[in-house]
Amino acid sequence: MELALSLGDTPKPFSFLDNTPKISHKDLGFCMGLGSGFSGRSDDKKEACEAEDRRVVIRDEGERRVSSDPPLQLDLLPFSPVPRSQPPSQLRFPWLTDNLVSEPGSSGGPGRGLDVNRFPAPAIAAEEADDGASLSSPNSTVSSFQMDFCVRNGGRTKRDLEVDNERASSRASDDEENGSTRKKLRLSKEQSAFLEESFKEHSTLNPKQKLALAKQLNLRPRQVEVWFQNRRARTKLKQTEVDCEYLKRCCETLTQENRRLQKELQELRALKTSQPFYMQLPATTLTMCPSCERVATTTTSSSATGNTTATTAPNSAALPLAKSRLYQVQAHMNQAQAHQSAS
DNA sequence: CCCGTCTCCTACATTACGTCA
DNA sequence: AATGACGTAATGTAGGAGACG
Repeated sequence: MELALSLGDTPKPFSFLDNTPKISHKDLGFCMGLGSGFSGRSDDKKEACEAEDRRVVIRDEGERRVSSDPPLQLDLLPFSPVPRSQPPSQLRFPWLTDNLVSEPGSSGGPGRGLDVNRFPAPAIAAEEADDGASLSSPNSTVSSFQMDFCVRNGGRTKRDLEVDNERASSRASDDEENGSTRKKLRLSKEQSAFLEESFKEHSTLNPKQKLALAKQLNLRPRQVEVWFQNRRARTKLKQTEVDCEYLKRCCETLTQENRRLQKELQELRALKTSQPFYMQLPATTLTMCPSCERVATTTTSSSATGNTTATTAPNSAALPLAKSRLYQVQAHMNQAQAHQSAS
């Protein structure tokens, strides 16, 4: 079975331009296509529904802990467009690479060492139970997976990591002992980075993914959930700021344009008063060709020859630039009026 | 088919904690 | 060492959606 992970269009630069201000997995263009075994339900929301469905079955039937679905072996296809700072092999997502590594209790691989915020096993188990995920069977798709942080650690030494881990562990255990209601544990850089990477893949998690991430990072599923909630909120806030900035610039541009047009209008009025002959011209109707958007004048004069209608070019001798500008301005106004009446 | 209830998930607002200048 | 600002983990609440009786 293959999991096709495709990131669609990049998020719209200005979310207010469409009518979907909410940031959703759909906005981010996330879509999962399962090669076989599933039909119809293809996105992660539906996947979540399936997981939920299974949980319901488990709750209701007790003994039937293993769902009818075959064990999933999901592979991340290599065409993921998200740029990575490292090859995929270094950054594996647990729900995509099941059954590839040993259980956390076993002798860990080279990357073993992420033990931040570790909770006693019973606590984790209880947490998982609370989250309604009874997916811990050997066939579960949520088998543990250890992340390889060797590359990610950058310049930090092994000792640094150990210190981090000790600090976090002691804090966690202190909190456990104190039974304090609120415990805030700062996530390690590695944990944050990993969560960030998975957030790039999709901004929402289904229960399976949440559990896998939690296990992977030695966090409680609730913590992973909260992190994604807060991350979505931050993303939205940032987008709002960007939108706001864009609107500001639009406003400034329009204000400038308005000032410029006002100034032009003033100049034209001044010109009009200083050149009274201009007023003696026959009545002129300005029309604009809708296709080519060119302004044409229709002069109506009641001369001795009777009513004549002729399309004329601007009197270039007497009214050079000013008149043509007037046409432009008037055409603009006509256009605006037409637009206004149309809407 | 409709309705009420339950469960889960999410957005959102807020609080509280950790870090840093 | 004390303090305020800031970032963010954690909490509480309301509302929507789906399942179920």
